[in-house]
Amino acid sequence: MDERKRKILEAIILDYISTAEPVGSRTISKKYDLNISPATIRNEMSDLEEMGYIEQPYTSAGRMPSDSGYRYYVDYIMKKNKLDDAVERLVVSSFRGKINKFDDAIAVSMELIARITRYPSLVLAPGAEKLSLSMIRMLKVEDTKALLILITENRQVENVFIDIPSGFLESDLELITNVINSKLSGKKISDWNKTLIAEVYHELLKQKEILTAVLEAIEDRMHKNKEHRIHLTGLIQMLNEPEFHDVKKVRSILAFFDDKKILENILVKSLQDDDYEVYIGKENEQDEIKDCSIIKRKYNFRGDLEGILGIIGPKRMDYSGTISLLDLISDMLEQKK
Amino acid sequence: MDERKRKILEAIILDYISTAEPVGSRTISKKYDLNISPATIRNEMSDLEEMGYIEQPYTSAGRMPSDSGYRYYVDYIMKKNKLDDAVERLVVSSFRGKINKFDDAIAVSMELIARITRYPSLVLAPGAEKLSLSMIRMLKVEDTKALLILITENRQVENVFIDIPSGFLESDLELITNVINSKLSGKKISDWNKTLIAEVYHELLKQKEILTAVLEAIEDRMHKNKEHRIHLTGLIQMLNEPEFHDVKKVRSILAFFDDKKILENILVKSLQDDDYEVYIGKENEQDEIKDCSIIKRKYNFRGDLEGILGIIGPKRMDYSGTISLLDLISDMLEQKK
DNA sequence: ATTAGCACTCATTGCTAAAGAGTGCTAACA
DNA sequence: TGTTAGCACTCTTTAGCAATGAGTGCTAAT
Repeated sequence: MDERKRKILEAIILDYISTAEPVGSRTISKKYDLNISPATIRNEMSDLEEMGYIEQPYTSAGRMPSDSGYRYYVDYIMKKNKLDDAVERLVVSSFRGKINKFDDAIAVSMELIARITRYPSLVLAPGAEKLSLSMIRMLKVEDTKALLILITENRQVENVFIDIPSGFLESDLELITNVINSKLSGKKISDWNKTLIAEVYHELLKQKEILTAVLEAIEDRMHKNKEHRIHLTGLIQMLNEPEFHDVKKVRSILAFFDDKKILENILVKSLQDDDYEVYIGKENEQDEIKDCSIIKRKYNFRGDLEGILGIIGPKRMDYSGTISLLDLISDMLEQKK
Repeated sequence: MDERKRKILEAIILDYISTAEPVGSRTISKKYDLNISPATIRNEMSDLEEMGYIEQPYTSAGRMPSDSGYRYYVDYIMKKNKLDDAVERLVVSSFRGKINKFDDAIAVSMELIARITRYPSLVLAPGAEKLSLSMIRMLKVEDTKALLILITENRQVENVFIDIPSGFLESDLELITNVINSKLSGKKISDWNKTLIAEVYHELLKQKEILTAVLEAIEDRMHKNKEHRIHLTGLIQMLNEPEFHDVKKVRSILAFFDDKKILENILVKSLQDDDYEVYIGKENEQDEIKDCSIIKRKYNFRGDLEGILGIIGPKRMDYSGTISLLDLISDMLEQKK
């Protein structure tokens, strides 16, 4: 694989990315000034095809990149080029001042990714079991109803109504919350153990029933949260891509996106050492997206909460630009601000 | 319009609903035993066409119902037939025991409608502006952050973080909430007026800034709530219908469904006297759904909160069955339980 | 090693003919 | 007078076929 072959492969990929049409030797010779004739390019292409990096839909059509062609491109040819200034400014300004809590950050990120890349964007938020409970409070709302308020470390808030005995006082509630706050807050829910729980019960012998209800509500909420960790937008714009001009494909892909569980599994298989990972075509496990590519990018919200950004698009996607964008957004999320 | 014409129109509509193909005279004569020959049916069809109830896509094709054909069918021919027993049991059992709060009811209804009709289902929950604020509370979370908790009449809870000056005490917060609770709670947000607000400000001269923040947050949340009143599921299964075998249409309809504002407007135009309303094809205002039909059905959750169920499907939909289903679900929602 | 030239391949486009579904009209019938 | 059989006519759909054109692969010349 010499330099010229690399250049030609790059040209084929770039052209195919922008046109979605098989690329011919003449096109490359004219559009990309490599100063070689179509005939020479044809010879090189023949080699590239033998190596498995490009393929023809049928004899005597142009060439298009194969999965391994894209893979080679991503691994060895593509360089991370700087993001367009306008895009960078848009991203930076979108984050400025608008981020009060984690959910805001997620919302802004998703919106940006979907708008700029025009591909569906996924965001995996850190699971609740990794979150600590920051504090709880309880408010008496009616005679037999109290509102339990959970605030997590990353300032997510959850509300649950709890039944309380008639005549229960606001001060009784306070007693309960005080104990729970002192014993359990600041700890990850996965670290709660029997001893800890027993201590809480011990201190609140009289309120056993309501305490059980409260603890159950907390666990329930924290786990429910776990299920809702995946966010998704930008599905429709994907339909503009020529690869989705067939309704069958559209249906299959939309059905695929409807299954949040699968999406979560895809993202959750977490990155090892690298910041990002690219899965091209058949490298994906799921049949429905065997001709899509996925880019995953780690982020650490304010240096603390770890999650994953993801994009699913056609194989023919702008890998370099997309990765740069994810890098930038990941940076923005990291900033302590 | 004599009885026979009615029968023929009905046959045409039923056949077209199930096949999506223009219906010929021979088909009707054979499949529906009206005991008349194709030739006679042709004569009648000719009349029906003149009256505007059916139309031909081109000369010498079969007939298909026109919008006014469907309209005539819905108004004068169709009878509400009893729901399939299995369906009825499914609905009733789906509601049993699972409904703790309004949101549960909505979720179950949507899921049922989408699953049974296979059309996209919409639910409009009662709007916040019709809701009264039941109470607010504020909790100090950090030195400069407080959590504002809004509880509405129907026990929806909203949380907003508010910036507070450093050193602000829990008791200061209490003062504010007390005033707001006494002046504003129990009133619909649409009834807030200048005098009322002025009174609140008067009592809390010293806390002007934070009060403004709190009031703004309340209004913002109540209005945001208004925007989120619409629920939607079952989009994908719609793609199975032959009328959506064209990607352009799919895109336009999906984009349409993405705009919750428009959907809300459609549903919010509320029903006058009747329990339900049917909009057929061009009767809809929005171009994108000029060849869809909408069925809207009023409901009163536990006799109290009024909202609307809606279904959007192809004009070629099972009007009678769908209406029966919506009736049943509306009944289930109404039950005090 | 590169390139010009040329025959060859195969999808796409346009055209025409045949098939088929269904109508509308006319004339016969009860 | 209403109903029906028969038949010509219309218009879409389908298949087949030739022309077009983009692009290749090979060969021979540079």
